[in-house]
Order: sequence, then structure tokens, then C-alpha cells
Amino acid sequence: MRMTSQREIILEELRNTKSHPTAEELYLKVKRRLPRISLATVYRNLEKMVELGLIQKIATSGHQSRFDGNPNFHYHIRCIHCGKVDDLPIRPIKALDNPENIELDGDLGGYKLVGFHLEFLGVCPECINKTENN
Amino acid sequence: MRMTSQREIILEELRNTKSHPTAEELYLKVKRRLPRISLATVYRNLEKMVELGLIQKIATSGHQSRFDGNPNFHYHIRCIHCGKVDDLPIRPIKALDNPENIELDGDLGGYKLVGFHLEFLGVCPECINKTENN
DNA sequence: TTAAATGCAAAAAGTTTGCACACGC
DNA sequence: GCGTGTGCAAACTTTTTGCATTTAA
Repeated sequence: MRMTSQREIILEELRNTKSHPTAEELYLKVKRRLPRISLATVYRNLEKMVELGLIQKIATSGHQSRFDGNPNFHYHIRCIHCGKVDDLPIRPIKALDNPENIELDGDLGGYKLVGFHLEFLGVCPECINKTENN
Repeated sequence: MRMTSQREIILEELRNTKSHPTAEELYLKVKRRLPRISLATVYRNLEKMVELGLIQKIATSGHQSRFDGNPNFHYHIRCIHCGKVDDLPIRPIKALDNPENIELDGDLGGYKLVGFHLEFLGVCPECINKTENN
């Protein structure tokens, strides 16, 4: 992978963010430092870094995808009101840490089990406030 | 809710399918019986039926949403190759059957936990065959 | 009769792609 | 110098919406 300033700065800005930005949010941040960068370049680079395992893509159901500069496994919680995603510092769930541990009540219909996708849902502090003040 | 022939036939076709069709797949099926129906009507009705709890929406990350005529809770498995979704007849996972059962290793960052979304990933029989024959 | 539902077409939202040019190695 | 990467604009995919018309209750 050729190291371009675009690539470097995209990764840097993503790693410097605790939030899990969408491609567009990240594009706007990077644009401050590289005003001529295009959104397509951000998408292309994010996709490539995901393939290389440098970052994670959080393909949030139905919404814009978000990206996480931390490539290590951890859980996420998504706000059902504003769509924001944060890290959730809980212990790995034993029943799910290995496909072989999953208890079956029948067969898999011929599927080969590969893994799972688990995402927690909640209401973030900001949205709790908004709701209370209405 | 007013009962129109569109609404009736959409629900009927969805319930008659073991697969979990996308709005477009379902539209094509319904169109055979109601040739003048529009895709927008299918989307509008599916959305309404989800709100009423008559059906489930499977908002598969990054892909088209799929719909499930069975409103009762059960797990799904998604083929990582073709995107197909099937039911997975496994027992509910204890650690996750209630938000209060989730073991925490820290705080929730101010989030109010509401639930979770769990989807299994695998390779479907058809795609296992395709892969083997290459 | 009248409010809700429909069909159509156009818009919206998010992401990807074709292409000519730029630039890292 | 070669080939990957970039910027731009246009295309694409999925879903939603505005509006005039139809229809169930």
C-alpha cells in the first residue's frame, strides 16, 4: 500500500476520535487539513484499511456505516435516537465467544457457522436529556 | 388500518415464504397477482406492518433490508456470500435474554441499555457448494 | 363522504465508479 | 517510468416523498 498524505491523515484523524464517525463526518475533519480531498477518496481508503484490518467498519443496520480506528474486538452500543455509536467496555460473553459454544436446539439448515454480529442498543446521555426536557 | 387488496396480498405473500425477501423481491412476487402495484406501496405497507408488530424488519448491515412474516422473536443467520437470511432454531442465549443479565466490566458511559441486536453469520448450503466446486 | 391508501415519477441519501491527471516508489 | 491513488462528476442502489387520483369504511 502506497503511503499518501490522504491515507495518513484519514487514519490519523480516525484514531484521534473517540466517536465512531461516518465517512462523511471524517471527510469533513480531514478536509480541514487537506482542503482538496474528495469524499470518494475517504470511502476508498476506509474500505482498503478495513480489508487490511487496520480499522473496523460498523455497518449499522439501515443507517450510514461508521468507522472505528481501533481494530481490536470490542462491543459497541448504538443510540436508538441519534444513531451515535460508542464503545461498550463489557466482558466478552461466554456463550458467544466461540461458535462452538452456541447451544443449538436443532440443526443449522446446512449453514456453516462463521461468527455473529452483536450490537447493543440504548439511549445516549444527550438523548436521555432531550427526552427528559420534553 | 384500512384493508386494501395490496396490503392483504403483500402480507399473504410474505407469510407464504420461508425465505426473508427484500422489498423488491416481494414486490416482484406480489406484482404477479397485482400487476399495477408499485414498489412504493410495498415499502409503505411493510413499514406500517413493522410498526404494528405484524412482521419483522431485518435491517442487515450494509445490504437491503429483508422482511420476516413471523413476528415472534427468533434468531437469524445471514450468508456472508450471497446475503440470504434464514431462521436459526437455537435456544435463546441466557446471557442476553435480558439487559440486566449482561455482565459489565465498567460503566455504560451514561447510556440507558435498551436491548441488543444479534445476528449470526455463516455460509449457506448453496454457497458452500459453489465454493467447493471452484 | 372523506380520510387513508395508491401509482407514478422524481428526489433523497449513501456509496461506488469511470476517467484523466498526479505522484509515490 | 510504472502503476497506484486522487479529484471530480456522474452513476448507482435503496428507500422516501409529493401529488393527483382512487378506494374502503
